[in-house]
Amino acid sequence: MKKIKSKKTKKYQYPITAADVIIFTIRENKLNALLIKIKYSSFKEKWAFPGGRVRGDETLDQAARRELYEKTGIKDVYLEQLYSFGSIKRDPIQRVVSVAYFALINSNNVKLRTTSKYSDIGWFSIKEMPSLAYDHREMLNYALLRLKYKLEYTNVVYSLLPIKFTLTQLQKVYEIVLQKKLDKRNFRKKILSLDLIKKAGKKTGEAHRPAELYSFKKRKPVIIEIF
Amino acid sequence: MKKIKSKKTKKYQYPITAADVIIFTIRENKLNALLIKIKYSSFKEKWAFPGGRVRGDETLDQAARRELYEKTGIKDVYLEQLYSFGSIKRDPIQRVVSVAYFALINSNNVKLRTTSKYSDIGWFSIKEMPSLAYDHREMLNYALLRLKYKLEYTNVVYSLLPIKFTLTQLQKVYEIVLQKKLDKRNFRKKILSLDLIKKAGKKTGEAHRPAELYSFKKRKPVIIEIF
DNA sequence: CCAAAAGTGTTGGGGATACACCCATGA
DNA sequence: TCATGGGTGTATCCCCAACACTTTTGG
Repeated sequence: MKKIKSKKTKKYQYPITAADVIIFTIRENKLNALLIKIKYSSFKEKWAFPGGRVRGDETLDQAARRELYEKTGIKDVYLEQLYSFGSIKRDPIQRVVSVAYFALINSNNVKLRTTSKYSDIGWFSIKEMPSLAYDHREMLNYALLRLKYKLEYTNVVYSLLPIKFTLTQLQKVYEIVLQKKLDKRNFRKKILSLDLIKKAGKKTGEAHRPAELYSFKKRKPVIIEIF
Repeated sequence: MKKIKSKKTKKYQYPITAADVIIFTIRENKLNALLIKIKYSSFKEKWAFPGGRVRGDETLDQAARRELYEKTGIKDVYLEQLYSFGSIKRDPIQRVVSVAYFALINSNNVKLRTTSKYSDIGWFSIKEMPSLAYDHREMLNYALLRLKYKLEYTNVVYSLLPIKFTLTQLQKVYEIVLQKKLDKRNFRKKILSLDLIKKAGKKTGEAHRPAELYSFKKRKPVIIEIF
């Protein structure tokens, strides 16, 4: 008795819609992402990006922001739709199309929250990710690529930094995300010529020359290089 | 008797998933897109991009390719996922999340087909689009932007051209999509330096010097400029 | 006065831009 | 021979890359 056409037969199940969010932040000079540990389902006890079903009364963006808020308590951050994943067996139990998002946050004052749905939650360095549930490894790779490109032609890096920061800090973030060393003088020349940041005091109290602090003129996404 | 929680109450309807495809081609030196005319639903007699519900046994890409094939008979073309649209009221009748794709085709030998679902089908210049159903105007704007960028850093333009083409033809396509004049000498230098195309004979039979024909070395997507 | 990070200037090369004339063919 | 589009070379400019030393502070 195989392949009976009933509502339970996977083959004929129309997809449901979910939203997953890859939340990036910088911690200890590394790019990190937030993972939750699944308590139920076939991926029990595996790590995954937070996500859930899109409700009838919320848009895709709202669903992603809700996930973000539930896990971090953060509301106003950079959030971008990444890609929609729709392989048939990506969830072996039911047919799920997942709209993936990524967010960039500064995690300094973030207290993580979990719900009874998950057995754990935590930050993981990109370089030391556990094996991930579903196709979340693929999502991550795609997000990392997109993030690199975005940093090259937008100002979204502001989302990863505190309001005030030094040029060295800024350069560090670029180096961490792009995964390459940058020349200090050239980096500064480039950044300052873009007219995106302004001086915001001095950082004192360290055993060396005090650094100039800067802040972004606009903390809204701006595209830098116009074609 | 308002707001009864039943399956018919829109407020509580989980989204269904659809795929829409914006099929681009060049006709008469203009960028065109394929539209179908809706026969049923609230957008009756309005033009829209072809699309439909994603079935349980197909991926998102497959759903998009199916639409493309049903309308044009074409199978192997450049197809790229654009964005997923999920406003709550984008379809006033039911909650639909639509995954938008765009395709680039050469429409020379394409015979359009329609089904009983639609009352008409046809090519429309980007500049002379009728008012579109749903949020399809927004989709189009987004696709146009993406297409411009893609042409700048990939070889996907091959999809819009016949196998053999002249450099002037190639330049025209760029000018049409980017909506700006390009310098002939600089364009040729740039293109030839990229080593993407090879000579493929001469175009004869016209009342002027015969043009060199070229063809792409690889008719597969390649990213040109590496960051 | 020393350690440690901040900050700054100059040069060379390569790619983009701007620009005008000759070439090959069919009619 | 002429009209038509095909095809090419050069000078300039600007941006990027490469590179090393001085400055300011706390300890």
